[in-house]
Amino acid sequence: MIDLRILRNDPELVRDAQRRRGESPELVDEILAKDEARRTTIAHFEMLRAEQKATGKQVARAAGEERAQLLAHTRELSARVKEAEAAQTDADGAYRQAMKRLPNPAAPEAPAGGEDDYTVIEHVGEPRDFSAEGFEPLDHVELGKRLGAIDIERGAKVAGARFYYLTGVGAELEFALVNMAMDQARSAGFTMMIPPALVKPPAMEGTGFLGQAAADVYHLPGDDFYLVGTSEVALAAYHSDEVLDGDSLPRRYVAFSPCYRKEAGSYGKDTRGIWRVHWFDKVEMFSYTTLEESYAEHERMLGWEKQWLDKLELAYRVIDTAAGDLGLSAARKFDCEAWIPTRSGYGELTSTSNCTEFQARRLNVRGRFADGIRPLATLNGTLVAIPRAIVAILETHQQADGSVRVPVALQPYLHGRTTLEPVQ
RNA sequence: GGAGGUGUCGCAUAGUGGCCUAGUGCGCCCGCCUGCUAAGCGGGUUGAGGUUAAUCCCUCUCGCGGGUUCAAAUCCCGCCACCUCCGCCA
Repeated sequence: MIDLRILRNDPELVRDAQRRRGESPELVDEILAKDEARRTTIAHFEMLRAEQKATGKQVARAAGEERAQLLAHTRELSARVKEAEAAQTDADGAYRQAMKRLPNPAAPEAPAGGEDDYTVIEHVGEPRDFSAEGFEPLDHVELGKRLGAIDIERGAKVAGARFYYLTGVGAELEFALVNMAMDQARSAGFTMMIPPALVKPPAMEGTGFLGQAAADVYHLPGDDFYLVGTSEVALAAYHSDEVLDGDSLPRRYVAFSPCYRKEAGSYGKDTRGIWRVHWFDKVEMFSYTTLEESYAEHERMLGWEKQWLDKLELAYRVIDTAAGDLGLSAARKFDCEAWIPTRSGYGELTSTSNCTEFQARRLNVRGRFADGIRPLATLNGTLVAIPRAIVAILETHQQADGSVRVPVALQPYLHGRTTLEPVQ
């Protein structure tokens, strides 16, 4: 949700923002009309209600004939107040519903256009040249099988397509990566969290996942719970309906949680292996700060993600996501894409979004400052999404004999192991 | 899952249909007084919205949502959270 005043004062700015996302500018005018209608009904209700209250006080003091007359009047007023209140509730609901559909305007720096209109900000590291080394790289499915790390067949048997087991050294890798990520975040000042992965509708709605993204979300209709697609949901809702002391900002949390995604509309895409799956575990960073500080915080988030990828000794590039690919909540998003040898291309490993005040307004997260109370800004960033990290590590650091070299920084988390060896 | 209890301003509490424009104490903020501090004295102190150039003013807000009534913190119904106990369970 954006600031209504921006819409009222400069609607063309928001219409233009819609165009840059490739979305309809007409929504802006729909919202303005509904806001106008809403305010009219409010004024009408409040006028009647004030009269009702004033008359009620006279009733209490009056007696006899005067009292009877007042009662007759106020009885009739009472019905009109009820009507006016219902009209106000309806108009307000209609306005809110329209407002909820409006995405966060993209930052001016974000490139206009859709998924393919990103700009590349930088490249870090050189993709490994396997032909120069004289061998054909295996993909993570084959490597995972040989190492006894990934069992996709049994994942499909038990849970269906896009499920897997991490076994043996694969499971060890997950714990190693999680611990290493947590250590990094904690030393950067983040508070560790284990949040719920099942949330009620307002948390999902507030983070912006019930709009177009709803098709990608698992819902438990019996209890009206949602399975989170990212711990961002539980972390953003953590301070909902709260007023935080401005001096306590930024508040930085790092969470470990499972993530569930239906991956609707991705049939036939990335079907092999564990690159795109219905469930995975993730370590996610989250910050609450001020709007003014959010831009610098976004850069810091990106910095921590790059630091992480550097420690995994991966080659990657950073892209500035185009407006149309931002999702409802983000004003700007940077993705870090690692080179994946058997994809012969870059694939998204981490992603960081600045949601400015958008989520905070929906979830009612505010800060108290010297000059008053204002909505905060929220930011999120991946540290490690386990399956994709495993894919990148196995494929990038594989050796001709089918073993995998362990990046130096990760070795202490794997009991000093320098390589992962095939099981047979 | 079952039974009972509780839910009022930052905290603690008062408030059993109109006197509530929600009182009082503590805390906090501003001022006075004062060698300093404390005490004392005076004032202020929920949030959201409408209106406005801004103030004034008005409406909503006593866990949430309905209802009864001319009128609800107060009466009725439903829900939620917490506490106690029983059952079940990792």
